[in-house]
This record gives sequence, C-alpha cells and structure tokens, in this order.
Amino acid sequence: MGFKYSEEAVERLKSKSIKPSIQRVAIMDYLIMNRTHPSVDDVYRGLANTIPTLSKTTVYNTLKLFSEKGAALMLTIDESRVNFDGDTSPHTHFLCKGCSKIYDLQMPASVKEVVGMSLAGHQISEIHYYYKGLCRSCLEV
Amino acid sequence: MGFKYSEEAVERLKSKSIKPSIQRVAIMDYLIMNRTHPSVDDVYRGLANTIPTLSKTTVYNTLKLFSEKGAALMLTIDESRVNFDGDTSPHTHFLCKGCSKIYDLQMPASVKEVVGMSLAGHQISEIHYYYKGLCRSCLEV
DNA sequence: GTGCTTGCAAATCGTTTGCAATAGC
DNA sequence: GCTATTGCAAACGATTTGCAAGCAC
Repeated sequence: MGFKYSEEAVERLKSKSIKPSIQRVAIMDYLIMNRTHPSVDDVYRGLANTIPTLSKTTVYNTLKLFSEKGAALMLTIDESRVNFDGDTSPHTHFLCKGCSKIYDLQMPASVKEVVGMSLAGHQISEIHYYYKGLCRSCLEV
Repeated sequence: MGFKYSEEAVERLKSKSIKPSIQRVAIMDYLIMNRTHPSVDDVYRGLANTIPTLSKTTVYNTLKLFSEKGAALMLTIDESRVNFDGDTSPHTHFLCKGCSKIYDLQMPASVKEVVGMSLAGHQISEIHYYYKGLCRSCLEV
C-alpha cells in the first residue's frame, strides 16, 4: 500500500525550502489535519500506524526543522513538554491548567506587525503570547 | 555565622501565605536581589556557599511553591530550561537567541487588566508575553 | 508528638547524540 | 557514488519521586 501524499503539505514544505520526503510530508500533513497542538509523542503515535518504521528521532528532527524554517510553530506554553502548531498565522494560545488543552485565541490587532521591528533595541523575530487559566469546559464542572 | 534574614523576602512570603524557613527566605531573597531570571541551577549554585546543606530538590520544591502561590513567575520562554522571576508585576520578556539572556520589556497597558477576566469563555489567571530575536548587544557584534 | 520541611539517592522522561543503514539524484 | 535523510540504541540532563531525617509549634 502506497502512502498518499498530501498536496497541501507538499506545497507548504516547498514554500519553506524544505525538501519533501515521505516522513516530512506525513508529519506536515499531520500538523495540518490535527489542529490540537500535538506534542512530539502525539505526532509519533499518530503516524506510527501509517509509517511503521517511523522513528521518534525523525519526528524530533523534522519538527525542529519545521520550526526553524518557519513551517510550524514550537510552543513552550507547557513547561513539561513542547507542542507544535501547523498554523503559523498570528494568533495566541491559552493553556488550561485543568485539562492541559491548548486553545487558539486571536492576536490583538495592535501587535500583529511587531515581527521584524525592534523593542528597546532588540530585534524581534518571534512573538509568543500565552495565557493560562481554566477553560470554558473546566469551568462548567 | 548566622544567616542574615532579608526583611523584604520574609514580607513577600508572608503576604503570599508561605511559611518562612531559612531556605525559603534565602531563595526568595536571591530572586529579589538577582533580576536575571535565574534557572533552578542558577539559584542552587548561587546559594550553595551560603547554605552548604541546601539540596537541589528543595530549590525545585520551593520555586514551584513560589510560582503556585504567586510569589514568583515561572517562565517557559526557553524550551530547554525553566526560568524564574521575582518580579511579579505585569511585564513581558525577550529571549535573545544569540546569548540566551532574558530581558524585561514593558507590558502594553491595554493588556495589564486582562488577568481575572475571560477570553472566549476561558478564565485567565496568567499572562506570558514572550518575544525572541537578537538583543541589542548581539546585534552590535 | 504531630505535621510540615528538608535532603539524599534513585528513578523517570523528554530530548539529543553517535553512527550505521538507507534513499534519492 | 555522493549527499542528505532516516532510525536505532545509548547517552544526557532536567525534573520528579520515595523515603528517612530534621525541625517547629
């Protein structure tokens, strides 16, 4: 059985100068299809069935490559694990201290254009806005 | 030689309902005196001379306690290590990718009052605004 | 004495490294 | 054949855990 390449994933890689491979396309595809801010382990377990020979090392290497090339975001909102986001458009994140889920929130309009500029003489290349608290669902219980 | 208690550190602990001990006061004092966003190891090595019997476990436990009680901030801006900040007033942080130093920046006035409110139905208790890039000093070289 | 705090050693776990096997041009 | 990519196993390092000893009221 052949692996079904995802056109969107391939295009994303190419647009970021990343040479496509089975593994890279599959991981990019996973990020595009799963907007759940998966951890390395989530990605690995999610693809282990599709690509039985996949190594966790490759997942680490690939996700690191993606974030360096700007093809994905590396989130450090949760101190115990790194999460990844295939949505690279400007937005913020909310971590629920109850269920540990990460939610997307809108980026305040006023800050969208800070990347590339400088603050207090420092050159900004990345913006990470994180909020923590209790999510809607956890508040209900 | 007796350990010199810091009044400010003791007061900070009491105001956050944390029972003072030699170790806790010393660690709080270290955070107040060292505005360098130290890691657990920084705090441990900084105090090892003053308190020779200090254990790294205690530093971990104490810093975790401080951040839970709101007596200090736990920063996850650097994915390879957790940093702590004795300054709990609203401000943002900048991580230099060159020298790994963390700088303080001002928090935009408009977001200071978001704590305690809710966004998209989620109750916000913490705000972490992180910027990354190259700092003033690293740009000069 | 009871309960909280500390500190040591061992265990855990996410992540990185070294290197040999493999795939792509 | 050359270079880049993958994958395994071992190493690493930050953090946590279990538990016994110490301290405070």
